[in-house]
Amino acid sequence: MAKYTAYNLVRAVSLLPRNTNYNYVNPRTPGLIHIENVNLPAGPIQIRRWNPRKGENYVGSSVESISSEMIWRVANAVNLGEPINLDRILGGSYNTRSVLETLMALTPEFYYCYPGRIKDIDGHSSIEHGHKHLIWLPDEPHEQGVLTEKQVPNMAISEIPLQSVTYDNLILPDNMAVGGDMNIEVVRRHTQIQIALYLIGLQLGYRTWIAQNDKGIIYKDKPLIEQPGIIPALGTENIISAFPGAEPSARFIDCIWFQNHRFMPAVMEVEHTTGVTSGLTRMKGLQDAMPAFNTRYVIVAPDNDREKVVEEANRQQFLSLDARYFSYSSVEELYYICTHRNLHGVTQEFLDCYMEKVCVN
DNA sequence: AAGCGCGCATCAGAAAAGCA
DNA sequence: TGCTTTTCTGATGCGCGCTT
Repeated sequence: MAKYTAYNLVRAVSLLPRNTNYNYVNPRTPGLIHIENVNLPAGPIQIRRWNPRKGENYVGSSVESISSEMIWRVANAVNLGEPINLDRILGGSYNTRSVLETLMALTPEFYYCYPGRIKDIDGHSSIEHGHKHLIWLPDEPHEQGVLTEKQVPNMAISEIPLQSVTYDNLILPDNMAVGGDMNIEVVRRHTQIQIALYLIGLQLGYRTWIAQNDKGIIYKDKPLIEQPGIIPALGTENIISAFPGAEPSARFIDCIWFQNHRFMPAVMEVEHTTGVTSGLTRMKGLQDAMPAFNTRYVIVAPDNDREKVVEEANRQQFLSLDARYFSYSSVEELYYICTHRNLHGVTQEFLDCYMEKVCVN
């Protein structure tokens, strides 16, 4: 399913009529909102607001901004049919959060709703009247520019997060390539995902190859190369050594899982801000060296880069890979299950649930 | 059963703090 | 220094227990 992005949100707001003063979602709020300017593709959005009850008017109001960063934070939290509460997403922050909430609710794909709130006190569970939420229902759009409530009588929100992922401390060696767009925090994120993949593999009973130049990363006070389940040298893997020319190609691939000494469940490239082409090219190099060997070629990338992955993976020269897309959120979901549920007995079909096929052939 | 009023949650927006 | 983000504040109105 396509990921909702700031681009979608800002585009939808840009289509709202500008010649109107809008009310807030909560009818008790007396203020009025006017859209001044919408910057495509991802904001910011400029608005004015004033309170007629205090004698204010359009002319006396000043232009305020809904930042692009704020829009992204909200857009990232949008999932089909799942109510979201902006105060929670934004931690009660941002002055204009109620304005953004209102603008979203005015667009045809968003409804406001009041799902029940699950209350758990000392083991006693009940459902209370809930807070205001927005719900994304793109398949049943309402009238443009009209705040519309969706009745959700059977829906209740558990306010305990379903999952949250924490990472142990990482120390990156000084010699790791840092340059261009790859600032230290970007590299750290890339490495977190790589380590999550390794730990998933460990839980599933796979041995993991980590790219040659990433072996020096310190995890839990030890370099990766010394961690259990990490393959020290590719030459000893008989799957790889059986194919002349495979080893040099495999050496710089971010992450490869090996099962027993007969299977290779996945070859994965983590693509963080760098284009996905380099990863596909590296994997293509490996495939060319061992064309008959059955495995999954997987691009691991942020949720918002899905479109880019689909586009690149479908280019003629990469079609033979039949590449999969493994989103960061899917990695973290699987990592969460692995670390909290002692997951085992995993089948190939189960892995396919997380690694989406993106090629059209 | 209806009315009253205290306490509390919610809400938008002001104020303060952070940041480049 | 000016914009963004976080924290605080005051207004509003509802829930619920108490009184009539």
